[in-house]
Amino acid sequence: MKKSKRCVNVKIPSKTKLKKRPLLSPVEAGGLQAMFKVLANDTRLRLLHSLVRSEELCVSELSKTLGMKPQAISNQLQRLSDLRILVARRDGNNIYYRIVNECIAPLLNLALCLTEAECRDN
Amino acid sequence: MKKSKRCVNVKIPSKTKLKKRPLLSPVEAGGLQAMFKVLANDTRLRLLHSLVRSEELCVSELSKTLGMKPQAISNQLQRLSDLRILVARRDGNNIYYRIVNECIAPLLNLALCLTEAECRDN
DNA sequence: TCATTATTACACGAGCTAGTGTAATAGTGT
DNA sequence: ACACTATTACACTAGCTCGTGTAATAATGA
Repeated sequence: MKKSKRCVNVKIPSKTKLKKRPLLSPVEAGGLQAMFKVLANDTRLRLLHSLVRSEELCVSELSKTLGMKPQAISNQLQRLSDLRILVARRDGNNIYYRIVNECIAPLLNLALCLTEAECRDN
Repeated sequence: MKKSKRCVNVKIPSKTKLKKRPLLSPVEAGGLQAMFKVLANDTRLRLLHSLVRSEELCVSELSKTLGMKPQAISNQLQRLSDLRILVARRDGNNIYYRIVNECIAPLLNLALCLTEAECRDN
């Protein structure tokens, strides 16, 4: 049993809680869905990770970092702002974004651990 | 600070790890994206939760439980099987599905904790 | 005011998603 | 073989997503 090597301290009594819990209502499922939808995109994942690493970055910085057009970056940043994941702050010409939603980092981290632990092969 | 009330034992040193980690490559991000896409859907979330609770269920049972047509359920179950999230087993007329991917339950559980802890309002 | 930079607004379009309806397949019991 | 049930295959479609290109907005400096 060589599982969770680099990802040990994830101490979630996962199945226990989920098992006892009554079936997700469509509404509850909808809430979860919204959360996962945010993370279900290549570009947004990289944006969010950049922001976890650097706390605060502006559109052009992110645009260079990801190698994508500013419009595309702005699109996603705004979507994330609409969902209260990010907040924006203007400083001169630049608009800086940072993460305010505390769900993002833990979920990102856990998912990364799990996928790296060869989630699918064993 | 009344946060993580019912979800205490989630001991992920989230930001620490993500912060040190080099920026996600498009490929890495793609892997994560695939994982989150699975969970980014109302119906699939309820299916998966049903299966976490009951270990093994057939199409018609799930169809009744979710109040959806068998075709719709079968569609999703098959997608989940293609992705190696579920496996199927035939018993007479019925085909029973169960979860084999170990990432699902922890992610579902963490997300549920986080969203219930009023992720967005605090 | 004017030129320049940074960001956003908006319309557009290719591509994917998820359910529907119909038809086919597979197993069961007579 | 036949009727019946459970599930899947397939084609179709409404709706959403995400990047693109063009144009507008906002701040800066001369």
